[in-house]
Amino acid sequence: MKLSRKFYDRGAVDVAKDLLGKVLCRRMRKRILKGMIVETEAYVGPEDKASHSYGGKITERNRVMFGPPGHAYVYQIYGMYFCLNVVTHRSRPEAVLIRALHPLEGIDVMMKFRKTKLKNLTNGPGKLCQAMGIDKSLNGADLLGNEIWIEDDENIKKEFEFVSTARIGIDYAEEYRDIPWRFYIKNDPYVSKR
DNA sequence: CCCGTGATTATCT
DNA sequence: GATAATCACGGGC
Repeated sequence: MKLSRKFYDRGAVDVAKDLLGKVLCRRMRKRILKGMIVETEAYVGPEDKASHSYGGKITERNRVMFGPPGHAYVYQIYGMYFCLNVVTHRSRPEAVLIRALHPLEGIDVMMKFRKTKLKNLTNGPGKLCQAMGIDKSLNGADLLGNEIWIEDDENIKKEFEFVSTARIGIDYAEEYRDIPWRFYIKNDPYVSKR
């Protein structure tokens, strides 16, 4: 079942934890690509120095973060990679970065987009975007639409343990650098780092 | 496995 | 003009 608008309309930390074990889905022509979300990071409101919304200033890049919940915020980084985020909270500029997926369906298609070994297919934010054909054309896409969405799959067991750590790649964020707003499923082989 | 380094360009200052 | 929520690759262990 597709996640509701209400699911996304909460604080980013809660949404980041609850997205673990949910299934990211992407339509590619007649095929549907699916991967279980195994790693996320929360970017929390205008006060978080690691967030693109820090200071509350709207720019062309970050404006989707200031919009309604349940939409995709996709941005380009290091000149050549994309990162997928989920916009949360209706009244605050927050988002959750999807950092890793456990591939489930359409793996043959993903392997065509990313010529690499299975274990390296979706174990990083840029990698999973490449595998699922996610680029800036999906920036602002409604996650309740038919191009990209997230499901709660009843068949997936929810007994996993999760771990929280500091976020990756934000050494510049001063007092926000070490806050444990990264979450991942313990022992899943597709988590980007241990 | 764990480093260190270079790639490459939109965005922000 | 500098930076960046990253990755691939090469060398050493």
